[in-house]
Amino acid sequence: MSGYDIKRVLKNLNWLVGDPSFGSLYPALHTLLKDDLVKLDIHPRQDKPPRKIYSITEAGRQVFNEWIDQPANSSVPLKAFVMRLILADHFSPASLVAHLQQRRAQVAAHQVTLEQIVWAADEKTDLKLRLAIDYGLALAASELAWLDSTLNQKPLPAEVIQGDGVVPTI
Amino acid sequence: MSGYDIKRVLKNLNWLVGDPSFGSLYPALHTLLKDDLVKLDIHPRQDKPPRKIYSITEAGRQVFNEWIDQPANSSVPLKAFVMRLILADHFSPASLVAHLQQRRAQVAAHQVTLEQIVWAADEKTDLKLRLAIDYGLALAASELAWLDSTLNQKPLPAEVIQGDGVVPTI
DNA sequence: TCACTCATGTAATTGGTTACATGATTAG
DNA sequence: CTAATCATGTAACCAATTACATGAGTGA
Repeated sequence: MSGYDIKRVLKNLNWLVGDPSFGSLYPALHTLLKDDLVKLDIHPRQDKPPRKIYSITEAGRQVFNEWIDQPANSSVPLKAFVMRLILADHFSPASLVAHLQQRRAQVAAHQVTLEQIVWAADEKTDLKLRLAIDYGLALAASELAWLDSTLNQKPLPAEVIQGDGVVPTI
Repeated sequence: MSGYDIKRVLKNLNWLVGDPSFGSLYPALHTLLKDDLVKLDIHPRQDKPPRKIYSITEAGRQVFNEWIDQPANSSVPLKAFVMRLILADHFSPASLVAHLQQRRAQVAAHQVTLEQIVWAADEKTDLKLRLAIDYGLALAASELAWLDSTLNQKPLPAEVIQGDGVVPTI
């Protein structure tokens, strides 16, 4: 894709993974290019200015796979999980299920932490804080439910694997 | 509280609102002090170094109230909502319910957006993306459920208002 | 006494946004 | 023809982290 394309896709995914500015996107592409993690092809078009299409190189694919396989530690925010979720099988198909299971373990651990806080809380504990913890527990529970139902959709991995890798503009 | 105390509290609230570094926390306190939004009292202790206790000033209280009452636009991330949730009635009691209702409206709007994406999606839409949207919908639904159940706890506002403002170390 | 926590700060660096700059294409 | 979008970039600025620096108290 071109820088502009990437920006558009990310803008549409804004609610999930955020929307970087051109001021960070273009320099990032230049750095990737310098490091040979992406390559640049100029596609000329009749009556239109040429497009600069970036694509990943073998070296980039390797770095990407390392990133994907890296166990996301629990401090990694939610959006990193979603980003990986979307990209997981683009290059490394089998990792999707592993990724979901990893997330499941982390959310479950987090849930336990919150429950311990609730047990430790007494009537002197600030009520707004209890509210916040309750909120955290509600989100954790629903995320676990989603993860479980997704992981139990048996046909899912096979279907997902045949995706063509084209991220549509939603 | 002292800078160190604030850091500890925030560290414990890490899963909700993040944990700033000392390198940002101390300079921030110095700026607040310079702007007269907080004041500094040195509490000497026997056999121990004195503690630097910061507390909010009238001017700070005013700025804080303006921040709390400011309608959080939808781009404000979740953690800002939770931060406000925890602080909402420390100084401006009535704003808690309004804040929850505001959030409810935003999440509901977001849910509609996602549903429209689902309706627009066909079998050609990338399956991982559908997965991500499904995930977003699950979280939105559970957040709405939590907000509704919290808003419908009639005694809640009265109870919350009598909180003493002391945030315990959880 | 040795490591850890308490406690406060500064400096270098990083990673980002906003604003600036440019220019072609397209839809009303 | 004119405004919006396509398309790419740079420079100034800002906010944050990491690393550095210091020093006292506390528990093993």
